[in-house]
Amino acid sequence: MGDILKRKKKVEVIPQATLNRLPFYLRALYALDDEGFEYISSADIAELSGSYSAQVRKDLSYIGELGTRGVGYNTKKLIDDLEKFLGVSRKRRMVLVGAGKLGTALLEAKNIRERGFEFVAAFDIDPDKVGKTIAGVPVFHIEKMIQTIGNEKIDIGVIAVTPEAAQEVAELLVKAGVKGILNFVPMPIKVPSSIKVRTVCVAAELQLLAFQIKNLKPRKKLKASIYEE
Amino acid sequence: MGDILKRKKKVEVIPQATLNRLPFYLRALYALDDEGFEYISSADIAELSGSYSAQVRKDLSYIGELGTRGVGYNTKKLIDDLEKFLGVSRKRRMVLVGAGKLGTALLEAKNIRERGFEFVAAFDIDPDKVGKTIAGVPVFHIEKMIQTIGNEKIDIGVIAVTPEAAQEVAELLVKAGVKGILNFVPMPIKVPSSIKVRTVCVAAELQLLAFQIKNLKPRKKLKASIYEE
DNA sequence: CTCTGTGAAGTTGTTCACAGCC
DNA sequence: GGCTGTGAACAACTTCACAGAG
Repeated sequence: MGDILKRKKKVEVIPQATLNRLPFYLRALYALDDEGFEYISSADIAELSGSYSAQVRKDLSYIGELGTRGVGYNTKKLIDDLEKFLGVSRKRRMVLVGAGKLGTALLEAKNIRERGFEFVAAFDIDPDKVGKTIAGVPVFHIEKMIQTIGNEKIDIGVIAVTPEAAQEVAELLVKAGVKGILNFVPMPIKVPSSIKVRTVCVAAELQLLAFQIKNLKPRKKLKASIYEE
Repeated sequence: MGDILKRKKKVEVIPQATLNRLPFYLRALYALDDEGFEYISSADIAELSGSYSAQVRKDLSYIGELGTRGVGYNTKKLIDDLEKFLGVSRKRRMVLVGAGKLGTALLEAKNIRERGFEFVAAFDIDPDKVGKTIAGVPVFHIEKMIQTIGNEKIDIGVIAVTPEAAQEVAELLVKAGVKGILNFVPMPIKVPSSIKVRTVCVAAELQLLAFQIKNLKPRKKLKASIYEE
């Protein structure tokens, strides 16, 4: 990057579509590593991530030359490379807002914690919840968010409240200094463009499924779609 | 469609990217309708769905000429058109497998029910859960799935179990006759290509957020990204 | 011969700018 | 004047086919 000698290496930007697939490759790699494979091929990764080999190779090549021709990819090295690239090799500190059923499910989700994402506090307005701990995470009143967080660095805020409260909560999280927001509320929230937001919407997924089901043509052979979405 | 006289209308296929946005437009429309707007513009829909006007118009134009030039879209009519198009105007019957925290959150989610998606049964292996009802939905042992469902038509199966059990559960759901699967397990499941699958993966979303945060360039002005993903 | 890496071709999706209708 | 609808230009992404390295 800062090389004085200009390398041939192109300063290509990585396609968003590629980025979206990388977490799934990483998960496939964890599984392959668990099964004891030292070297794996792009076809192996494809198999376990719902992609296909040429796509996997192309995607990985955006990050660098990570494999060995004629051999494949070293599983542990590739995991390491991908983790570094995605920025998940260090722990990420998160807060949850909205300790309802969904929020609780998130606090307890083992697989989130295993991936290096840690909830350090939860916030709610329900007096029955405030003061308790859920899955070892203390629940505070939402009014105390700023003072509770104080100078602690929080990377990500997770919003699991009612749609009416979502925008207000988002602004509070921005004030508290989070850099990214994971939004489970089916409403777009407005935040400064420096704050990254991703939205998960179950109802939208169901509607898309409904559409795909409605359009099943029982007679015609459907083109097999390998990758969803 | 079945017209003897050939119309000029093109038999265009609707882009997947467009389909993915339609549920968000629909949600925006519900909100605008609630606020009493009889007519709305593409910019209004864009505002509430995190898109922008030209995109909204292009997307809607794939479905048909739904608006009126110089005026906008009739809110109720557009809701109706979109619901019909997506196939969500009739109720969809669903079953849940895995009545853990996440499963329970789904069973209780008001907003899923309001959108016409109804859980008719849940399945688990935990004897403490079997026989109970959660949010009015009876929980059965998973071994009883086929006989419980019997001849009832189920549209969608929702998988919220451990990764190890996911594939087995998916095959069971296929046997039970579901047409689509919503998968909350971060593993690709293999089903016949006639069964539609969508996967929701929180850990993957968090990893993508982590990546976006890592790559924040505090100096440079970031291009405002209107639509995530 | 194996399997990665990658330009180039092909496909899909976005954005623009303005024609068309109210 | 307004706002939709849409071809056409542009951009992003996927797929192919094969060069290149072990």
